[in-house]
Amino acid sequence: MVDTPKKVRVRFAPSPTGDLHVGNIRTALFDWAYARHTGGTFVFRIEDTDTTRVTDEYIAAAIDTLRWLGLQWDEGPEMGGDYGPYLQSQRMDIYAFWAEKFLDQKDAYRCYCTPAELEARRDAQRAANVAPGYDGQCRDLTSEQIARFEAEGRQSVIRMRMPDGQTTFVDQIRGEMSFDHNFVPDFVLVRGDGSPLYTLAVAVDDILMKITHVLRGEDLLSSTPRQIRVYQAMGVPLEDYPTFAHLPFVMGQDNVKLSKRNGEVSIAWYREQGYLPEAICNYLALLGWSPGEDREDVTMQELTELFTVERVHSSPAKFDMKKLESINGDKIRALTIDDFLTRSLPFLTSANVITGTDDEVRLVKAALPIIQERITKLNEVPAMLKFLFAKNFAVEADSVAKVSDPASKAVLTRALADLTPLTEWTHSSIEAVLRASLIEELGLKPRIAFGSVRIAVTGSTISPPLFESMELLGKSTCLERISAALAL
RNA sequence: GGCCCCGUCGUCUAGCGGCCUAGGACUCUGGCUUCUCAAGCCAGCUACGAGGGUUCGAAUCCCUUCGGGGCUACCA
Repeated sequence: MVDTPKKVRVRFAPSPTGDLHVGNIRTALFDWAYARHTGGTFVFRIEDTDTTRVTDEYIAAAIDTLRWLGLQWDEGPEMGGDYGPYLQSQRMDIYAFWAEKFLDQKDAYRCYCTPAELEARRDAQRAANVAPGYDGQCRDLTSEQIARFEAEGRQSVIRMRMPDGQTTFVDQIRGEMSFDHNFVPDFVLVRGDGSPLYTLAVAVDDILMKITHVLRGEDLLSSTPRQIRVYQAMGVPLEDYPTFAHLPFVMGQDNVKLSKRNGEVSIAWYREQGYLPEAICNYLALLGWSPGEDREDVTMQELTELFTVERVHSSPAKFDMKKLESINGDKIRALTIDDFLTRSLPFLTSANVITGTDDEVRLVKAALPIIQERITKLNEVPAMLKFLFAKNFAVEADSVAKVSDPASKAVLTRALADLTPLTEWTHSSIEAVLRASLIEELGLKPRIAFGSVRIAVTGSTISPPLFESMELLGKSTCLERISAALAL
């Protein structure tokens, strides 16, 4: 029997309590890739039920980051869709409705225990070596008890009743999972102030938004029985439960789940450093997944073709900046010059190397080919090209001594003399002249001779290829700089 | 403490009972090339956490153990 597969609907549902970080993005990437691979729908939902921690700026940043990475969603903020709104803060009435319904059905109950009381009882449980968790005090309150609590002015939370037994489900990555309810205490759905908690909101939204697959971090694995409990209370038929797949963690250098405390985690930071979105995605795709067959280099398109949950690992991966850098370098080298130019310009202007005039842009474009294989991050472009634009050019402090010794002066004097009459100013004609005079006639080692010229012309011992650089700089500027170096 | 997840080079991984004296990539080391720096090419170092089984045969299956991590909130 062939059953018509339901159209896949995957969601990425972050709670933006800060900038989206590496771990979040890895999850988003897998969500996106899975949706694209299956021809399904990628839903983006903001979990902002904790209003004390989620801010509008973070939400805006999250949207921006996802766009920048090219993880375009089909439904979500700024996009709409048939199952909106996609901000949980705009769905409060929905959660209130279900919480009330659960109360009516006796699946949930009001709990009048204060935080302090709960805390004290949990401590006692720990001391007695009993599994800590809600002890069920308010599970079966009489109407007199309720009346008394209300009269005292106590606030109440709405707590889900966890029946005896166990919850079993199949995780696509980890296989069959089974949780005994003895270790899943009654949990809070609605706070004392009436606002819903994650546990209520995720479950309700995943069902209402017809989510078929939940790919999320492993930290949520043990909360799955609670979500399933909510599905049951909602009266959702088994076949409409989403399929779960819990992704392994991305760890920091100290082997702890990556967080702000260890290493750079904010994607915004990587963007500022000049990492390419496709490099970040390619690298992150390799954390917990691999296309197999010794393959590592994948484009976004290939990722959507190759990605399957079956190939996702169950073990955590450590984030390695070195490897990211290496991939970033590869991706930069793979850029077309026009693309490379578009992406480099913002770095050059914000570093005040250029203002953005047409002439400047033309020169940058001409120079990019000679630096493309020399950088690993876009933020290195300004330093590489600044010698072409420096209004008040000056030889770097550490290099002054090297050009001012007699041997160097001799080289520069000769170079200046032989370059001055040169009519055709190309890298090959410049090289021909300099080789003939400095290497052959003066008998100098190329690294010595060209080193002096390099410092004089580019101001540094390290630069793009010398002759190409000189061609780009232009004859008059080169001669001026050599003369100036002679005066040092 | 309890519940749960995980365990191949330093790191990411290939491997799903014989093709493995364990392959690739990053890192590191040495070399080649060379106008600097890169890039590129070549070579090298380094791993199946441990102990028991099952089997003719185990990195691959089972058990134990050790190690790492997560959860244990009116956070998500």
